[in-house]
Amino acid sequence: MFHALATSTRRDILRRTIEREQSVSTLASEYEMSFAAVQKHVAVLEAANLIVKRAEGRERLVRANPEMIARARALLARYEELWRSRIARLDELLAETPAPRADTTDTTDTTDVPRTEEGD
Amino acid sequence: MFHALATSTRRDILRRTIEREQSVSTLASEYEMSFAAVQKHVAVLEAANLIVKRAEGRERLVRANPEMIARARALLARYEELWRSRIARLDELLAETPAPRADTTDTTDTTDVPRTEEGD
DNA sequence: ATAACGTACAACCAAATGGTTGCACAAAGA
DNA sequence: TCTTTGTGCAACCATTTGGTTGTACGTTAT
Repeated sequence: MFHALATSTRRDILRRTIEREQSVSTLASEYEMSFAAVQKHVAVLEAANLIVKRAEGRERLVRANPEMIARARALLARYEELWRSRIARLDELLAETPAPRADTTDTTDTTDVPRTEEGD
Repeated sequence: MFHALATSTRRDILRRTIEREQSVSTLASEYEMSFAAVQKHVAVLEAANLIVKRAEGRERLVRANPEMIARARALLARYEELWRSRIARLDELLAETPAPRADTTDTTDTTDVPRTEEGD
């Protein structure tokens, strides 16, 4: 899934199909590469469930699948959560510790922690 | 950056280095592959700024960079926001429309997407 | 001083990736 | 009917990727 998101062309296709459902050839006309190349990108996105296709006559209409985007985002949010809990653990340890010698403990990595505080 | 996240080994390295800062060889001992392979994975993550390395004697201590994880997550969140605004636009249109003929439009919600020519 | 360890990097290899062209086929239009 | 259009797929090619081994070099330990 991250693999499917790893190409700017595919992220752009995803963006366009979020904006509005459109056919494969319409998408292909937006890029320099051949139709087949775009068709393969669409296939990769489809395999990753990031888009869904719908048949309409001879056209295949493509639209983004917001569920999968949310899933990728949730996964990254979980990494952030891991980081926060690690910080919380360190904070606990520091709180429990009666600060034995404060002159040597100022080199810990908690100093440059950006404390991502963007409430979700 | 998504490319760096596209391999499970690298996501696992990221997870471990979120948990606790550790050396490259310590990381390498966790996987079946050779040290050099892990070292290259670490280099990819470093190039993507998802981790940072710190020299300590002959060791290189690796830790995750939460800023970059947050950035990836924010990018995906923005995709979701695009989707939500698209839905909001549709809702607006439907609200304005005096429901001309409800007998043919009840098939699906996204099937008859109005061609909103907007500039985002 | 010598050995062992941790790291980086180069060279190499197989497989995957991103692109191409060409072909087959169904749907729409002449 | 015959042609055009939209799509999918196969074959092919160059580059990248993920792995290997080997080598070099600084750091630690004996």
